[in-house]
Amino acid sequence: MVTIYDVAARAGVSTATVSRVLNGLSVSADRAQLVLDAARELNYTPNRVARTLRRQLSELVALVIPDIENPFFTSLARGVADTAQQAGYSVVLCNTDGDVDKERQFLDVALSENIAGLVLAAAGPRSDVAEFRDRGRAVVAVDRPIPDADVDTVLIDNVGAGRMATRALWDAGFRDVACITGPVDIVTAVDRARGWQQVLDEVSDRPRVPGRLEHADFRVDGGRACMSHLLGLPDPPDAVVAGNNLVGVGALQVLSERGLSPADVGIAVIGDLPFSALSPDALPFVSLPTREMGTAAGAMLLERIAGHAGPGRRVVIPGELRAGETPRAATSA
Amino acid sequence: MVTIYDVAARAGVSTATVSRVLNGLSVSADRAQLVLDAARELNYTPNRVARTLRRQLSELVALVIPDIENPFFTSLARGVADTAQQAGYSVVLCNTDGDVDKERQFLDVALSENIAGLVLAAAGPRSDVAEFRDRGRAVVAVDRPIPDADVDTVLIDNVGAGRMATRALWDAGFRDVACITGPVDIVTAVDRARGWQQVLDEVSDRPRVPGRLEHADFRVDGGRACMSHLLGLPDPPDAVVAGNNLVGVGALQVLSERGLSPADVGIAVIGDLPFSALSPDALPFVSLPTREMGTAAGAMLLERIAGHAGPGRRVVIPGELRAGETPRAATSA
DNA sequence: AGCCTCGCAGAAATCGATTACAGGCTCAAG
DNA sequence: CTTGAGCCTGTAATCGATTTCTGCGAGGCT
Repeated sequence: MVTIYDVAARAGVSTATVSRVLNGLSVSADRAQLVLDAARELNYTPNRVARTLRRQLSELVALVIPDIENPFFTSLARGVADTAQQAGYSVVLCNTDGDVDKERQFLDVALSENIAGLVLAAAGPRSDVAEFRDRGRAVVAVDRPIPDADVDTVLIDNVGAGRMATRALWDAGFRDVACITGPVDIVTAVDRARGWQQVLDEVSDRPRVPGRLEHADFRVDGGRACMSHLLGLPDPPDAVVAGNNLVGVGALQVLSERGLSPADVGIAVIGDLPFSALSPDALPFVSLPTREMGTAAGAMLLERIAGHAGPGRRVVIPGELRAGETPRAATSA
Repeated sequence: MVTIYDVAARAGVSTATVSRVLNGLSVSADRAQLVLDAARELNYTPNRVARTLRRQLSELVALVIPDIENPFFTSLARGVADTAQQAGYSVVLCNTDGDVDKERQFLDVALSENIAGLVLAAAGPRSDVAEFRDRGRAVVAVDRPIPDADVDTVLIDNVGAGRMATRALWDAGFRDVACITGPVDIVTAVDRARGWQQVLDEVSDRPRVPGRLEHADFRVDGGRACMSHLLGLPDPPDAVVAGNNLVGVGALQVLSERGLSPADVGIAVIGDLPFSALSPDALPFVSLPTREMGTAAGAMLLERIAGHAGPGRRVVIPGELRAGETPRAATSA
């Protein structure tokens, strides 16, 4: 392990001078050259642990997400990494698996590692980031707000996304549109369902069929279970809004297994299906700009690390409807 | 920030005693209790940076992968995290995006952060982990071997997987089976193509059609491009082996867009399609035990961290063929 | 009684960087 | 010629833990 002492000895200067050269503080040109030569010859790399201990701030940024196997969050991760790495920070990703205890652990570790910043997609409604703020650490909430924490927040317009998906199905002629959304304690799930409900309240002149709102977990199996249940009803709906990408996959799988297509039972998905094996215009979906959400969160985090004060800001990014030409006929070719 | 000095002061003992209590070294019962009480009252958490600096070893394990958006690698990550977290290590994930320079950066950071161990799915054939070994850091290669490095390695039986996929198509009656695999500098891609070639060499009594092997990148767009090219040929193949999951998705998308199904052009995929929106037996695929690969790698890493010496071990895990009842008829219902 | 061993606890060194402080030098102004 | 300002530079403190070393006191053995 080559340390700053080795470099100092080789260059014939003090460690203070070496440190100053490497950090761009004023040092006479001749000595600076000696130090740079010595550092290169010894292949010196500063020890980040020592630097972090002294500076009380590391060059790491943590991104904590609830489901690493969901393309929604990995795309988000790409966005955060894009901005943070450009600024010289290394992004480390932590997967909580939706478990608030695991999340608590990761947050403790991040705090104790003196990380420069935290981007958090909270596992539940009770995440506590007060200690980060107390110690002046930058925090940005992404996808899911953190209650009672005055932090920068980047969100999807989930109500709007729910509205778009529902509207697309209604406009395509479906009249009994169900909704499979996520757990009741996840705000995004509730908001998307609210958008669905709003549209139905607006367009429908007759009383709606009860029991059309299902809460799955936000995974493929959850979508499968609820879709099977809906299709097994004596009076099944003629269309379904899938509350997220994975629920959509589950719903489509059930459809496919029963030999049905999105022309028979309408499906609109809130979220993208990058690995669906379907042509992109096989069904309507609301594309969510996850990567942009990540870059926005990363940019705000960098501003905070750079010292931006002031109250928490809030950015809401709209989804975008992408629909096949004629959903009903999309797969009939 | 509450430090060990605060705890020591409150308990009326020295910092050495606090440290010993918290690390389970022998301390008299009465003092131990004083320390524990003080630590609890102050809500003390040891500073990991200081600990790492002194111990020269952190409690972090790094997992470096080339594509975080590929479910293959995220599933792998789950496996590694499962084992490592049980042993008290926090896993941080680093996405190189297949870029050897980014990989180099992450490895430098990991080294400089004194991480306890590294699980590496190499971005290219020239990754250098010599420094890790020199400093006694644990390293495990996963999915892709690291040339010239004597490290533990966990691999898929890629040749075997290529064979299974090809055999499945042949057995289903396809006689002109092409192969879309990954870049020539990725060993897994070459091995899978080799398995394809082996089977064709064994079964075919007539000369094969040339130009049936395509090298895509290992992404959806790569699969799309090559599939389009193959289908556009004057004499297109009647079936295709997709070299990985994403290439398979791309190929299936092209098929779907052209109004074709896996009954028209046979497709066998090496890898799983967790988000395909197709029923699991719509087409034959070779399921790859990625999560098990991760747990195996994690277990070996922990052994090395615990001090296991000896030469690099090699574990090869076979894939498993999953085929629909009758591939040709799978989507005709 | 005297000596040795053993266990426990505190003082201080240590990990490897950054940085406050102080000393020395140069140069310009008075 | 003297004094002060300004710029480098080195010494040493510092970040917060762990761990070596040293010393103290109790207990056992001869």
